[in-house]
Amino acid sequence: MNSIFEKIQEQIDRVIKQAFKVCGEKGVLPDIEPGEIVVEVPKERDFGDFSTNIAMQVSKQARMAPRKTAEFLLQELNLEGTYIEKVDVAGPGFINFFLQKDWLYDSVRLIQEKQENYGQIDLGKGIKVNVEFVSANPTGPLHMGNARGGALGDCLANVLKKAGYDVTKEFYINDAGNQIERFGASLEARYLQIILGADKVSFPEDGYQGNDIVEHAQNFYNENGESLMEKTPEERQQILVEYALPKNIQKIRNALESYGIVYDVWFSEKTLHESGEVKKAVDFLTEKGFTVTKEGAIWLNGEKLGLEKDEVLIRNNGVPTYMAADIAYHYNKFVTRGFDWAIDLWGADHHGHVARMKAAMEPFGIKGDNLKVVLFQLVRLYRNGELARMSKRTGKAISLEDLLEEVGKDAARFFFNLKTSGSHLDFDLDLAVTQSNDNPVFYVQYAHARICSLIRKLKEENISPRPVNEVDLTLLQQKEEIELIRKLSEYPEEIALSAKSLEPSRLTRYVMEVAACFHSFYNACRVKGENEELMMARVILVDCTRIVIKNILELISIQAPERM
RNA sequence: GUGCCAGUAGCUCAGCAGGAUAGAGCAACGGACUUCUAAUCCGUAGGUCGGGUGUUCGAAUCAUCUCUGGCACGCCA
Repeated sequence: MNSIFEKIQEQIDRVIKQAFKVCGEKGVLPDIEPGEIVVEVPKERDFGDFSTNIAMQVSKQARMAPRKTAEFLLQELNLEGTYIEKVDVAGPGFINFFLQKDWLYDSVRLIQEKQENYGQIDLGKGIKVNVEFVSANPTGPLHMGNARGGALGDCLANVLKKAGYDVTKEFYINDAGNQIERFGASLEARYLQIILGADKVSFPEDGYQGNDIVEHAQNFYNENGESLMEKTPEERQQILVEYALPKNIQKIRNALESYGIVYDVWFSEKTLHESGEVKKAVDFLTEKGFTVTKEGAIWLNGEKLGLEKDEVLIRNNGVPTYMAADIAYHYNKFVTRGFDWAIDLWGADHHGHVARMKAAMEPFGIKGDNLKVVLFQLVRLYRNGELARMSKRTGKAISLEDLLEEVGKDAARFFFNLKTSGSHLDFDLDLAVTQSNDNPVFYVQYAHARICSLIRKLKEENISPRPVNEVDLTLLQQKEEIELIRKLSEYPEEIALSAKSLEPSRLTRYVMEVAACFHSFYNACRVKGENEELMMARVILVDCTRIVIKNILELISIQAPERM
């Protein structure tokens, strides 16, 4: 058993369905197949611990007012073997359940029993999931979009693992195609400029302007001199790319590592071309009649796949497009490597690509829905209340490394995981470094540090926690204690909801609520100095809070400090 | 022009498989440190859920129209 909440859901489900059956047999209600009984936590405490709207849901089938249906059900509820103490009908027909407090104390016991595995659930049932995120062009440094995608993707992958999915974190290296050509041409131009003079060599119009290109060329020149002058332009570019690209990839890898992201797989696009997988994928589509040839190019047949327009797969110069490679890549994920789901995190500017890719999977017998795309909106940085476009240090666009230097990993990851992916994100650089109550990162970390400090203090006085089964948890009766336990008991459900919606940000908000409940408790209830029985019960509760907060901070991949 | 995303308190945002009196943080105002960390807590105030129409027992949530902002519509990725 992983969750008391789940257990209660099952109890309510069973009891209600049984009541429907009995009512049907007695003829007071028509025979009704109620389907899933949705159990929720009412906003108002007066409405009980849990409630269901099932009487309203079946009002059509029942052919009577929801309140009346609910009344009939109530008469036939068999509450034996459940936590349920009292039930009543309220409002338009809600059935409200009031539980014995045991369920809360059982939650505490469950947390103590599971320790750091509390919150681990089996929603995913081992489904194989590939989560691909960042996948930045290796032609330059990581930008704010990559930073947001990185925080979201990494946290989502962690949450899915916690929810029982078999997760692989993957980075797709775009080391082939057009942008690599441009990368090579840019490097070559910079290299030639060093030797022949900047005014003698024109820089490609669509080249990469960044200073990093100049640095690569300079470094290569320092190490190898003018050796490339005798080569053809193609050879020069190839050698320069082979020189600079691994360095860039390594830099990306390092930046992401200092951002707390470690991938299971770094997948090279180039290998798809070299192994012939791209060609094979396009040929397959052609055989099945999903392509058309026109103007010397091979196009994906949009009409046949229900798309707005055709998309080029093979250019008239014979070079495959990014789309073709992406199809082969996802075929590789689903078929070659056997993932059940592929989850891609893309910047919202790629939204046009979503329908195309999903549709392009179908001819391969892959359900488009198994490709799940999480789009995230762009990031705006603010400093001194104004839009900050440039790094203070470099004067260039702010890179992930600049951000980490300015606000640190913890603040960056926390803030990027605070808002739902679909909403625009305004990142307040000043707030992220404020060491005050304005800063939610510190708010949560402070709760953890307070707990650790408290436990440490007790230890100094040779007071150590007792095993939970030697503690009288029923002494926990005060409002703040109950609210805290209630909040902690929701954790497994929060994991489930985050995983289902592919929206890890709700966990960040949840951990803030946990911290808030703890701070309220801390101000209302003393631990040290209370009579021993009560103290021991509260120590257990405090320790449960520590477990949950630490657990979530690990999912977001930020520190849980023991002192601040 | 077409499509996608967003519009909720002064600000930043939750809520959106329709449900009970629309929430939180910040900012504002008033309180709480001889006691386990005041980086905290308690309280007050703050709203035509962008606007209109529709669907129904019931709409911030669904449909439709409209306004505003962002983005995408390339033999770029």
